[in-house]
Amino acid sequence: MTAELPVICAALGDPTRWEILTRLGQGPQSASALAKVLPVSRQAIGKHLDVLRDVGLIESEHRGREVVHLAIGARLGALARELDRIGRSWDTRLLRIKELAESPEPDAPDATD
Amino acid sequence: MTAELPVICAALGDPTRWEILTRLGQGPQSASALAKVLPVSRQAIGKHLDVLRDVGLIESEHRGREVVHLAIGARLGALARELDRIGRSWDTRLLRIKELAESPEPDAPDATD
DNA sequence: CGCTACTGCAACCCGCAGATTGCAGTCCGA
DNA sequence: TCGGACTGCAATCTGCGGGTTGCAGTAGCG
Repeated sequence: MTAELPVICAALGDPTRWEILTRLGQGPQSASALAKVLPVSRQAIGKHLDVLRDVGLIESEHRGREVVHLAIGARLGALARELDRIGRSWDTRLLRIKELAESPEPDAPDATD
Repeated sequence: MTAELPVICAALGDPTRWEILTRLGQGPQSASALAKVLPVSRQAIGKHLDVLRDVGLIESEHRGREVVHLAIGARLGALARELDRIGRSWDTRLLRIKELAESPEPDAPDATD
């Protein structure tokens, strides 16, 4: 599960993708509508939408003769929770290490993550 | 500030970088030490460390004759908070739109972003 | 005090991600 | 029914990110 963390982060790592997400966050739009606003072609946007959909950051539905896409805030929230958890574990680790450094007992150092 | 979101996400988007971060999360290490464990060269790790340091995910300090690097959980937490905030704003937006859709007022259909 | 190990910089290579153009299909609306 | 607009697929190009090798410097350890 945590293995897909780099994947979703990579999806968020592209400026154009962020731009698309931001727009979609303000309301559902079609690829063509986005293409009219953003400085890239419709096809490029289509690919970005594929990536975003793959990691669950957006969903798409047919509406009339076009396909509108909407941003899924919940998925971003899930990612946020995961990252926060990991960040806390790092600090905890450091605290434990400091404690160990001061304690005279050299206990099992290996912690399989 | 939010402009650097894609940057830090991109930094987290690389599997090798995650691997490095995970290791550093378990305790400070030098680039050479990491190179002995990871399947990439020391120089490659050095570049990754540069990227991670640039976005504040790690800090480096001289210790003896080597330079040890440590993961900064707080920075990851800050990112998490930011992402969570954005995610919530998306959902809020959608709720507002739904409300508008149900209101009987046929207002301007064009939503100029 | 000398050796060794760690660091930093530079040049180079390769693969892929991001973007483009072109075309064909389809379906809604007038 | 006709036309226009939106969608999806395919081929192609290019820049850059991730990786390697090599070398030189330096300073802590024994």
